[in-house]
Amino acid sequence: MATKVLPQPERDEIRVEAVLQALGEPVRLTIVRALADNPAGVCCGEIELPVTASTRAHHLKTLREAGVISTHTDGTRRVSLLRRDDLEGLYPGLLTGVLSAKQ
Amino acid sequence: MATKVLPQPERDEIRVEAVLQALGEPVRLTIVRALADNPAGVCCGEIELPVTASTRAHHLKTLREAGVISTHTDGTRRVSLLRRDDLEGLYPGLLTGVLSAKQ
DNA sequence: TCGTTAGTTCGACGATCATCGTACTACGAA
DNA sequence: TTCGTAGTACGATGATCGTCGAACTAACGA
Repeated sequence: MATKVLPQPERDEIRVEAVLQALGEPVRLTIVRALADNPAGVCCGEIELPVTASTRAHHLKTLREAGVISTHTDGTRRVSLLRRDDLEGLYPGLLTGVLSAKQ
Repeated sequence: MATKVLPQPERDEIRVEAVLQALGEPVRLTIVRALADNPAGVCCGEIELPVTASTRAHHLKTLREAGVISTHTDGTRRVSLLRRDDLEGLYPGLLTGVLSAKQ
């Protein structure tokens, strides 16, 4: 098995500007919404996005480095999770507010 | 007197991506924090910012067009207000979450 | 071992953005 | 009316960002 967690900021390293900037991009917001609907985690490739694989990888990296998502390997797949607890602990209400927006 | 409200989006025209993008910039976040501390409104020039007047005007326009703030004239001054009710109505918790971030 | 599959990394390119100085407008006071 | 003050509008410029294709890596199965 040997799943491995990709490098990500600790909770106290997360900056609100980076989080907001990460969420303020349509493709990344789509990813976050998909992750919010699947608390068990989602494999990146399963999310339907209007961009190529490399652009998708770029956005996932941006979200991970901002502290919005967490990603671990699972064979050839990479499963991503929304860091709900960390974000809710740091900015209570932010995530639910964003997700409540009717798209 | 004849105060005039500068053009801004209606509540149902506000897009969450624009709001997040507007909030995800350090100077603009400073402005929003200052407005949050002054519910009665703040004259733009009173906020201490590390940028010139023209850059300040640019950021205020961005915030206004995103629907984050409302600005009305008062003589030669322009007083800005945080659109708390609209934002709270659209994205409950978002603003409080952002403002709770220790800067 | 050899493909196949899932995903990343690396430039490159065009678009957007933050910043500035300068010129301009609007209001109030002398 | 003239002057000073508050703020905007207009380019211009350098930096950042989203996007892509191509090359690369890692894991699984035949």
